[in-house]
Amino acid sequence: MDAALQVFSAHGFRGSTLDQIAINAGLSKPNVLYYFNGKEAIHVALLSDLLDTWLDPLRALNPNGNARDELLAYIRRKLELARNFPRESRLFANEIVQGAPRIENFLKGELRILVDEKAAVIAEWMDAGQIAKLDPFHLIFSIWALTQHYSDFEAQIRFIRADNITDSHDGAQSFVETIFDKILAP
Amino acid sequence: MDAALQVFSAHGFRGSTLDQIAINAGLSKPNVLYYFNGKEAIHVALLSDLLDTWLDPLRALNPNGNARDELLAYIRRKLELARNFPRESRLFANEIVQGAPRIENFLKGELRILVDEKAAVIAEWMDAGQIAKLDPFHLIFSIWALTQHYSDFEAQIRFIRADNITDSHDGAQSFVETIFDKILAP
DNA sequence: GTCTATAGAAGGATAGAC
DNA sequence: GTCTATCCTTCTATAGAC
Repeated sequence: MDAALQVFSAHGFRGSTLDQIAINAGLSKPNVLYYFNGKEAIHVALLSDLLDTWLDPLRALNPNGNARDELLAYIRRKLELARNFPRESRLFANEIVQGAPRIENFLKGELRILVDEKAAVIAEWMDAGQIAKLDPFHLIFSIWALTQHYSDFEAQIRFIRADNITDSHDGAQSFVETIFDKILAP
Repeated sequence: MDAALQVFSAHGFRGSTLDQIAINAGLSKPNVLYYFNGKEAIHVALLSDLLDTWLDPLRALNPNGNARDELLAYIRRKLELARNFPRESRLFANEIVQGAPRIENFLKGELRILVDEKAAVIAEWMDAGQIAKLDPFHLIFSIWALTQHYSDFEAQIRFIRADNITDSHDGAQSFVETIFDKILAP
């Protein structure tokens, strides 16, 4: 699974080969297929394992907590997830950039329900004047965009800042928290 | 070229086939190869045509202008580019998510020089107190992340908001400008 | 310039020995 | 469980007719 994650996240589904995965896993190609019922099955297994984990940070947003604290904590959880699991983040990014053919049902189902629910919570916080009035959906999208950018587009950041940093996430947490503090201020 | 852009942006380089491109272009496969010297050459031609255009919005940032106005105008140009050329945006996104193997030299060269130059301009604006003091590199990255998100991850936005909107960019301009207005306020 | 036919390599998957 | 050998499909690219 780790070998497959490595390969799929770096080349996308169609760009990856069983050969690469097998070599990466230190196995022969038929031996990989002994454990998984084909290339697609490996990919599905990877995504399935991940989908739930990926929802956790948003799921943990507590409607009864303080709006600003809850949202900043959510942002911190997302940043940590992206930083600790950049390959998983790029596995999703590859899928979505290419039209999300294999996770369409997840996006239209579980994720959508969760986003609708949490957007309503955020809207209430805004109505109550706890945070600035903004489109709650766009606010969620902006959190995703900013937190995942450091993992998904890591190559771009690395090539641009080669001399100055070694980790694309350097300074990201402090920066992202600072700007969302400004954004959310009522 | 348009057929190739369509295919490459939707499937990535390795995920695309000459068959798809040929069918999309209404030509036979050998006829496509009569015009281009191989699959890689088509991809290179597409990227080369695009790289310059992609730098234009940042290049137009005027050091002698008003900081806030210049940055908001830059954001507006980036949003328009992403909205008008989503396939081109995804062509880049595919490349970068997969480690930017074919545009590494562009990122480390032209783009890096331009970003360094404009980051210095932004730093001066900050020192002069025209806008809030932030890391200028992270500020540029955050503009990229937020503007491109609506094109690159369009599928995700569409599946989540299926009933409510038809265009992933709906409300994006007003939202992004609003939050950068808050972010930049000194 | 455009096509059909096909070469040659690579990829997914299976058979069958151990 | 793990391998080698191999089948069959798909893919890039070329040959050569028109």
